[in-house]
Amino acid sequence: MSVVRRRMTKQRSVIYDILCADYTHPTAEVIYGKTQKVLPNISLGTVYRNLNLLAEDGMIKKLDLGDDKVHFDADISSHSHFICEQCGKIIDIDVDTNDLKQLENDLATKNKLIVHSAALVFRGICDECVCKS
Amino acid sequence: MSVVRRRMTKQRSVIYDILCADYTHPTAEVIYGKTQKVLPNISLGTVYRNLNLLAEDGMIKKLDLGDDKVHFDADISSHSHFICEQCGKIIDIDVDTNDLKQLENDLATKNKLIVHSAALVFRGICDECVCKS
DNA sequence: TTACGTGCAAAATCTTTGCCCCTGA
DNA sequence: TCAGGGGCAAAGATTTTGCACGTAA
Repeated sequence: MSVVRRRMTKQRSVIYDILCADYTHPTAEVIYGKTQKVLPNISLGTVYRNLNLLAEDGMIKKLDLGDDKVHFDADISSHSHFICEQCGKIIDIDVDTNDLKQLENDLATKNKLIVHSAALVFRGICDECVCKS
Repeated sequence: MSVVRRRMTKQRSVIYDILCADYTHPTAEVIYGKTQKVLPNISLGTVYRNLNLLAEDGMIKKLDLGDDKVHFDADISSHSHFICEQCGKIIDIDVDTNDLKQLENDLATKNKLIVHSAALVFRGICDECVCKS
């Protein structure tokens, strides 16, 4: 409703910067660890709080990828993910946006509903793990 | 590796039957509630244990849909889901399997990896909630 | 008979929150 | 100045697990 007055604190900007420089889709715990190297006194609660605020403001994305932790991504563009079931690595996938948009439109038309977003998650074995086996 | 010798106990079969008759993609907690009506002494731990065993045996599917609870589905066919952000309802979606298979194949070929599965989750407002507003 | 399964409760995980002091604008 | 923010620890929520007893095959 009303715009929340939000300060850009040291903590929040460090968290954001760290996430922007990290392409591994880290969890809050991992981000906490990295943040501590810059701000030794920061607390885990603060990390969670700020990640949620950043997500709320649309600056980052929360990713639910099927393990029980939430992952975070500073890349807010529309893209899909591939998760390696062996090493756990998460890879960004550029699915042709048109294909997905097409699916969304069909769905909306057929069922008379409104689609806000579509998340596509692939699971399997990544190239590195395939080579190893 | 070796096939685990698994008994079909009263508890497990009741849980399975309940899930087969439920098309709402219930959580463990909800299934627990329904199971208690048949087996009043069953415990939540047993429900979790059996749901995980059934999933392990491929008789049911675990669904990670973005809220923090795991949902279960006795429909193990390949299909997608739509979640209403207003009422929380989960609807099965029959996306054209060919489209998704096509995406999987492209992905596998381009990146030299193996795709085991693809999960597609749409979010938005369902037809009923659209009408209400 | 006997290994697998269950009930119960405690524990483990991940995330949120209350409280009081601190600080950015 | 002073409302939003942080640190800390406790609380919540969901899921797993250890243990002793029960039961299917």
